[in-house]
Amino acid sequence: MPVLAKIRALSNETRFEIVKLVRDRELEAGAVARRFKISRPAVSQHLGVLREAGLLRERRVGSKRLYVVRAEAFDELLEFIEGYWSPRLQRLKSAAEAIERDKVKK
Amino acid sequence: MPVLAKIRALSNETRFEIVKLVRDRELEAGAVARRFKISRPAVSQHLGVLREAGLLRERRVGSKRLYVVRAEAFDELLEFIEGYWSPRLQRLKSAAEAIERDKVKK
DNA sequence: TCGTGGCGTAAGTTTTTTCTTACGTAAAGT
DNA sequence: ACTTTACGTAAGAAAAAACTTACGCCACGA
Repeated sequence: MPVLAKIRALSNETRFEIVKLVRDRELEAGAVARRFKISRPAVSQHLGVLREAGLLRERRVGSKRLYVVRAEAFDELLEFIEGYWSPRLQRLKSAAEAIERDKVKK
Repeated sequence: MPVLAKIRALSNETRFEIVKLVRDRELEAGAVARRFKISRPAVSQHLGVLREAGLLRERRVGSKRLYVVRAEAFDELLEFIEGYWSPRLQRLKSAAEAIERDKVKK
C-alpha cells in the first residue's frame, strides 16, 4: 500500500484514535466501537479503512475479530518520512557550508 | 499546530505534491499553480491549508508570494511518529524478554 | 494614473467522506 | 433447533472537502 493511503487513513480523528487504541494490544471490534460515540458500523468501516491501508492486521477468533497495528506499516511510514526529509537536510547543510565559505572570502 | 492537522494537510494528493515541490526551494504561488491542472485559486487554497497547518512558510516579495516547507514542521512530525512508536517497540521488547524468561523456567 | 500581472477571498456547486439505519451471516450458548 | 452475540455490508442521508467562476486588492512598469 502506498504511503499516501496510510496518511489518508490516519487523517481522520476517529481512525487516529483507533490506531492509538490498538497500538500495543489486540482489541476486538466491539471493544473498539464502545470507546466512541458514533455507531458500531461506523467504527467497523473505519477499521476497514485502516486495514485496507495496511495499518491494521485483522485476526478472527470464533465470531470475534481482533485488530492490532501492523508494526511494519509504521516502520514504513517512518522510513518514508526520513528518506523524504534527509536529502533536504543534506542540501541545506551544503548550502549552509557554502554560505560559511562566502563569509570567509569576504 | 497539532500533529493531526499536519497529517490532514498532507492527506490530499495535490497538497502532498505541493510539499514535494517546495521541499527544497522557494516557489511563487503562480509557479506552483502552473504545475497542476486544477485552477489557480484552488491551488491557492491548498497553499493556505498547508500554511495554516504550519507546513509551509509564506514570504512576500513585491506582489509575489513565495512558499517553502518549514523544516521544523517536518522534524516535529518525525519526532511525533518516533515518540509514538518507540514506546511500543520497548514494550514489545519487554514482552519478548518475559517470554524468554518463561521458557527458561519451563 | 492606467493598465497588467500576481494572488487571495467569496459564493456557490460538485465530489468525497462519514455517518446512520436496516439487514444478513456465522459462531456460541441454551 | 432457537436465540443471542459479534460483526460486516448496503443504501442513502448528512457533513465536509475540493473545485469553479467572479471579484477585488496591491505592486509595478509604461
